Amino acid sequence: MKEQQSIFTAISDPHRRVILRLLKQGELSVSELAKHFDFSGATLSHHLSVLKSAALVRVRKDKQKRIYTLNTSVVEELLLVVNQLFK
Amino acid sequence: MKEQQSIFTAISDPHRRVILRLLKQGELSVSELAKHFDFSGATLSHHLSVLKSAALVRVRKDKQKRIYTLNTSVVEELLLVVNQLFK
DNA sequence: ACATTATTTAGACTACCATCTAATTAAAGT
DNA sequence: ACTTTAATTAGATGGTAGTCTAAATAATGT
Repeated sequence: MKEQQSIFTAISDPHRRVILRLLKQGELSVSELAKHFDFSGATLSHHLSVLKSAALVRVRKDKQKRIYTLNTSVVEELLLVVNQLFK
Repeated sequence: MKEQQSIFTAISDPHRRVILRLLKQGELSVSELAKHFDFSGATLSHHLSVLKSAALVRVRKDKQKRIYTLNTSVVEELLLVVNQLFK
């Protein structure tokens, strides 16, 4: 898997890890996610695009909103990779 | 654990992950590690200091050499944190 | 003492990253 | 049509990270 680096880059930022934890509890729109952060919507959009590039999250449209969800299969893959890093 | 960020930063670099995988197989001196990489000794020293700051590795002296080893307790901690990120 | 080997530290450079504001796209409601 | 809401994209900026060469530190051997 050649995009391994993109996953490690994605989880290296603390704000993105918070996003992942929030999505772990259920899907959220961008504006719902925004309530949890101080930075601008543009920055949030940037973080989401990094997570999307790593395929850690998926997005779908619902009217004007874009709903983000955890991509559990890639998450499982990450857990495997990290475990194999050491075990 | 307040140094969680330093651990994620440490494993975000691919060269440092190679170092960790090498040390997983047994302790190594800096010059032994150097054989596996193209970059300068100064750069290797920098990577080792990042890993050391995150407490992922430990170092001891043996004559002129410095022997690096995996710090398995912090490694276990990392595995736990990553797992809790998603599960 | 001096030279050699092993490693780190200092300082510089480039590239990338997180962030911002402003502009843009897109869908919905009036 | 126009306005509002939702989100992304463009472009700029400051800071940090990875890398290098050169210099410094430290231990060994001659």
